[in-house]
Parts: sequence; structure tokens; C-alpha cells
Amino acid sequence: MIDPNLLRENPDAIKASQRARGNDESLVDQAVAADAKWRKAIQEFESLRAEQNAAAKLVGAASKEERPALIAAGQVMAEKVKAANEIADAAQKHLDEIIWKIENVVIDGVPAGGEENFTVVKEVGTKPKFDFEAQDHVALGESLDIIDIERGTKIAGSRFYFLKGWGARLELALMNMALDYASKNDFTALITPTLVRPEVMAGTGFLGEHADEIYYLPADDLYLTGTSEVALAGYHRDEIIDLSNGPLRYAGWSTCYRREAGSAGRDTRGILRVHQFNKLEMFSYIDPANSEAEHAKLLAFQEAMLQACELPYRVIDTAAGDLGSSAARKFDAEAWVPTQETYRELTSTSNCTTYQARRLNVRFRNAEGKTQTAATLNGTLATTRWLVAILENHQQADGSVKIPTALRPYLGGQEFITAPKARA
RNA sequence: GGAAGCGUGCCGGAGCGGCCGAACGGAACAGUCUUGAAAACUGUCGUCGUUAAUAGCGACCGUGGGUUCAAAUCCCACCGCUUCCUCCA
Repeated sequence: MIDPNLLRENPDAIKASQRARGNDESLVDQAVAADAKWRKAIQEFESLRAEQNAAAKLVGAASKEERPALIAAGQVMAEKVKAANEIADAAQKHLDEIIWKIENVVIDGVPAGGEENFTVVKEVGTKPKFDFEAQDHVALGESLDIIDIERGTKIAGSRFYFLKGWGARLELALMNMALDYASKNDFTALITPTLVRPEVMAGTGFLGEHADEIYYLPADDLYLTGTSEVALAGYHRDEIIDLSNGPLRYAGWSTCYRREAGSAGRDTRGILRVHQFNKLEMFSYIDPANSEAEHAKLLAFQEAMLQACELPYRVIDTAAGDLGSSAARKFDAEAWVPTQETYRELTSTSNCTTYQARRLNVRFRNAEGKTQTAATLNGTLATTRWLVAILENHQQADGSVKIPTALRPYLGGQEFITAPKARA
């Protein structure tokens, strides 16, 4: 939810943001009008209520003879208060409806426009040149016997897979390396629930336009989370957190579930786009004044991980129209996928400023001792999808895959993944 | 799954339908005392909204409804927690 004070003080800033996103600008004027209407209604209700409260007190103090008249007057008063209350409630509901539709105000510098209007911030690393026919991760996974898509599909349907042997170990190694790295950088590890209640799902903003992306269990009225961000954002819901010693940082590990309803036929090959994967997610609660610096930090952590995996990548600044409703700015890091000859998203980091925290009612005490809405940021530190880039970029002429040096300690020192010897 | 009990402020814990935003205790913060600290004493001490306002006023005692002139207190539903039994990785 946007800051109502900004709506009153600088509606033009919100309009500019709506324009950059390609959203409806007129919502802002509607919201301003609805806000004025609500304030008028709430004032009327409150003054009537004050009258009623005063009158009700008199009844208690009155003598037996005086009471009936006072109670009769009170009944009339109660009707008026009820009516005023209904008007105020309706005005507030109307205002809420409009204000919820307004997405977070984008940060200056975010490119305007849609998905294709991103700007490339940087390109890092050297794309591999193979003097042999490069295999994609599916072929590698099969020949090395580390990804079993056929059997995944057999037991759970399309977009499911088994990670096997070194494949399974590689994923755990990646997660562990990421967790180590995060822990060294002030993030507290959290293993989160992956089933949450409707109000948490709605509160984190995932039940909006992406509702059909989410698995739902009607028998229990629970949702399967598509990212631990849901639990991490809900973690401090309705709390006044202590940021006096700096930001609160969490590294949430969870399995993620996505229906991929809108992407039928897209990326059907391999494990690039699947219904179930694992992810280590960074999440920061911070004073909004420092949110942009924190955002840069999260991005730097992601880059450090990509570099540790020796992957060529680029960073893009996502265009306003391609941001989620909560994000004020988003950077994606995309790794080079040789067989696709293109960059594919491996990480994403969003600065949600106070938008998400306001909805979740997460506040902190500022230097003056007053409560203030916190800012939240999130960013991927590792996911199953990284295996695609690791396998493809580090494949060798003999069909084996070289394990990045930084990952080896998590794999018992193993240097290469080689095809298993044929069984007798 | 069966049975009982409970949900009040940072924590513990009172609360008769009007005098309750809420006793009391602890914690925290500020001050006095002290070379300093502890102890003791004094004071401050919930959140949100409205408003120019740290003035007033309004809302909030798990959540949502209801009864009443008036609800933390009565009624209903929901959610959660605890204990016991059953089951179980």
C-alpha cells in the first residue's frame, strides 16, 4: 500500500510513477477525492460519537426520575451515530479499494515502459567457447545420470524431475554455500513454512494478479508458497521491530511451488521452469532511508555468488511496467546459457520500500522514538535453476562437468562430475 | 480425531454492563543519591486515526458480528493457544 501522506502531499509523484508503469493515472485523482470524502465522513462520525459518549455518561449519573428521558434521547442519538458510522465505513472501503490498486511508486532512474525496456547495468565474465558440440543441461543430466526428468514426469507430471546422485548433491552444495555466505554477511538462517493461510498469502500481495500461479489446498484452506518471501515478509507482521542495531536480515530456505499456469508451452524442456524447486532467499527489514544502499548490497551478494560459481552473467534494471506491484525497483541477474545463446534469469532482487511493510504493518522506532513503517527488500541467493547454468557453462569435451572451485568443499572435494561407469 | 480450559498493554496479572485505555507487579527510559555502579526513591511509560497541534476528540482488551442509551465485561461465530487421551515422523 502506498503512503497516504504522499497521496495528500505529492499526488503528482504517484501519477508520474503510474505513467512509467503504464498504469491508470486517474486512480490518483480518484484516491485523493475518496480520501477527502473519507476524512469528512470520519470527522462527522467522531463528533457525533463524542456527543453520544457524553450523553451516555449522564445516564449513569442521573437519578431514577431523570433516566427515562435521557435514555430516550440516547436511543435517537444511537441511530444517528450508527448512520454516520455506516457512511464513514463505506467511505473508507471505497478509499481502500482505490488505494490498493495503486502500485508502489517507482524509484527515480527506473526505466519506463514494459518488459523489453530494461536497461543493462553490466555484463560480467567470459562466455565459454566450446570446440565441441555443446550439450544442453537435459542431455548432460541424462548422460551423467544426475537429472531424471522422465521419471519425474512419470510420478508427478510435466515440469517435475528427480535430482540424482551428483545432481542432488550439487543442489545441496549450492544451497549450503549460499547459506554460509549469507550467514557470514549478517543474515539469520530461517527454514520457513511452505503452507500458509489465505490472509498471509493475501497480505504479502501474492493473491492478486498472480493468484492462478499458486497451488491451493481446499480441504485445509492453505496455500503452497511459491517463495519463502511469503513467510519472511509475514514473519514480523504487526510488530514494531528493533532496528536500532541495524537492519534485520534473514536467509530463508524453502521448497517453492508454482503452477506455471500462464506459461504453458514455455521452457518445457529441462528444469528451467518447474513446478517445484528449492531457493535460498535473502530478506531485509530496514530504515527506508537506507533501502537503496541495501538494495545495492543484496545485488552485490548475488553477484558474488554468481562469480563463485564462475558463471558469465549480466545485470538488468527492470522497467517500471515489469515490476511487481510491491517493487519500487528490481534488478535481475541473468546467467549465460550457452545452448540457448541467451541470458536467463537466475536471481532477482526487489526494493519494496515501505509498500509491502505498510500492508503487513511492520514498523520500527526511529531516532526520535516515533514509529515508522520499515522498508523491505528481497533477493535470490541460489535456486535449483542455477544447475542449468552451472552444468552448461562448465561442460567439458569429454562430456563431464567441471565443478566450480568454490563449490568443491561442499562436495567432498570432487572436481568433476563424470558419467557413471556402465553397470555389469 | 475425542475432552477440558484459556486468549487484556513490552512481560506477568486484576477487572462489578456506566466512575476502564484499563488496578497492581516486573521490565524499560529519565532523574535524585553515589567517585562509579547496584540498591533505594521520584517521574515517564501502548498503538492507530483525525487535527496546524506532543490541545481536544475518536477507535482499539484474539478476530468478526449481535444485544444495549452505554460492552474488556452479556450473546453468537470464527481463529489461536494450553493440558489430558488417541495417533505419529
